[in-house]
Amino acid sequence: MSKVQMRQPARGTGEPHRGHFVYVKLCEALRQGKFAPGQKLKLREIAGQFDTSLTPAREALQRLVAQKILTSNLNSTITVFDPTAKEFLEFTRIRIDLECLATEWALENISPEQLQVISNKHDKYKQALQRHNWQQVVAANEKFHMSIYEAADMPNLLEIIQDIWLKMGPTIGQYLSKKGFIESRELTDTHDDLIDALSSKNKRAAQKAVKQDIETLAQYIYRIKNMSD
Amino acid sequence: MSKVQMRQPARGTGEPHRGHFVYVKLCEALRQGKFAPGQKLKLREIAGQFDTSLTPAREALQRLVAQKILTSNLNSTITVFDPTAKEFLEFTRIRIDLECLATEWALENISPEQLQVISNKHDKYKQALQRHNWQQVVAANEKFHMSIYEAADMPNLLEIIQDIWLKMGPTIGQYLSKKGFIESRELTDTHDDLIDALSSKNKRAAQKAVKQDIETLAQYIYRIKNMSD
DNA sequence: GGAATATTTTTGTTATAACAAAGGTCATCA
DNA sequence: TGATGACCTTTGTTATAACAAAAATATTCC
Repeated sequence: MSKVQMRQPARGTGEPHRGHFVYVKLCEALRQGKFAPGQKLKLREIAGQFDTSLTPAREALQRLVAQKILTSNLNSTITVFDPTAKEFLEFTRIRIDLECLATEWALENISPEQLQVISNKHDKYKQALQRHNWQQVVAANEKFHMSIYEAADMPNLLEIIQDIWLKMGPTIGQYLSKKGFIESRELTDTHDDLIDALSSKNKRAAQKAVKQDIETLAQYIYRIKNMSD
Repeated sequence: MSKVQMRQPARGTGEPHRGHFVYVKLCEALRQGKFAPGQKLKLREIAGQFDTSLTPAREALQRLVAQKILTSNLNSTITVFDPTAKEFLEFTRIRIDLECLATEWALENISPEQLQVISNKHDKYKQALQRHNWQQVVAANEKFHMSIYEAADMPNLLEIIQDIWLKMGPTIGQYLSKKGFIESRELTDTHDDLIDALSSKNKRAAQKAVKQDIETLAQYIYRIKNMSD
């Protein structure tokens, strides 16, 4: 059977092209923890999965490689970024810096409506926590933090932060799925502290909460990561 | 005349593939200020310039788009990133944060040999300044700063910083080429302050110097940028 | 002459074929 | 059994053709 691929419009009006579509879908999958760190991604598999040719599939992969979300190895294989323990610490340090910066700006600009939105996100996070569904917890946690950083009104900073979250996503997801941590109440408390600090515009306290939130999770993962080495 | 392209090896042993080569060359050109902000880049032109087909040329461009060094517009044209005045300020703020972080780590780890290297880079910078060659000044300035950030031993942070430098490169180059600024002695002084602070391991002073170095240049450009709006 | 329309050219996108390197399979021989 | 080598398969890379949208140019009509 000679399966000939139906040609897609070369450039839909305004619509993103096919390579971008594959890219977005891969990002989603990455965020949902559907890929493990170090996992190999094959060109023809992805092309088949999205019913497209090699060209858009390759574009999407190369784009993720450029963002260092995927890693291009010497033998031309492409794998999901799998940071060493040292790299994990480095990104943790960078995250603290950038997310404290975003928090500082958010705190200065934030409106009561935005604060309410943030509080709602935290409620959703707590609900997911009670359901013991780590995948929902991760998603809700991301939405909570991003809603704060969005309030900073620094779109380029937001992108850099989201980039790093995507890079670390698979690693964090991998370790969070090993139950145990989500029982901890530490993160809920730091979220509460953060909301309080934002509403009282206490910059020092807000940054302290952000730092603690990042470090609590990171230290947990770093411990396991070192053990498995 | 039917010019048939000689096929390149699909995957040289260890050597980077063709798309990567084009990418590196474009980065170089970008760093050397050979592209103006907003300039349009055409696929077939680049492919011809590097004597290759559309595929590797497109890969290189998409890669730069993924890094936001180039901008993909709605009508599918690709242009050199041209930040608004507001974005320029945002990146300036991010740079201060990240480069202060790198400086902090460099200060803690730095060896006397590295300090000597940094000092040499500053000499080269001053020499270029005396020659009134802004292109050399820009290159030497970049090398000076990067030699500090390299001492931080945070390769991923270094990459993020270099990314932002590449993004701002064309804009900075554009305004620096409008003579006048390189006569200023301010930047030379902050470099001296920075070296002193590093050698005496004075963290506060080092970060102050970094901040001033970034802001001095940024405010100059921001002023002109706003004027031309 | 100038605005509206038709035609041509340019340009980005995608499917596909050909290719080279790497990896795996299986037979052969010690 | 275990290593060696020949073969086949898989996989990433690149050149190219076909195509659609956009831009540029020419043409027509008032």
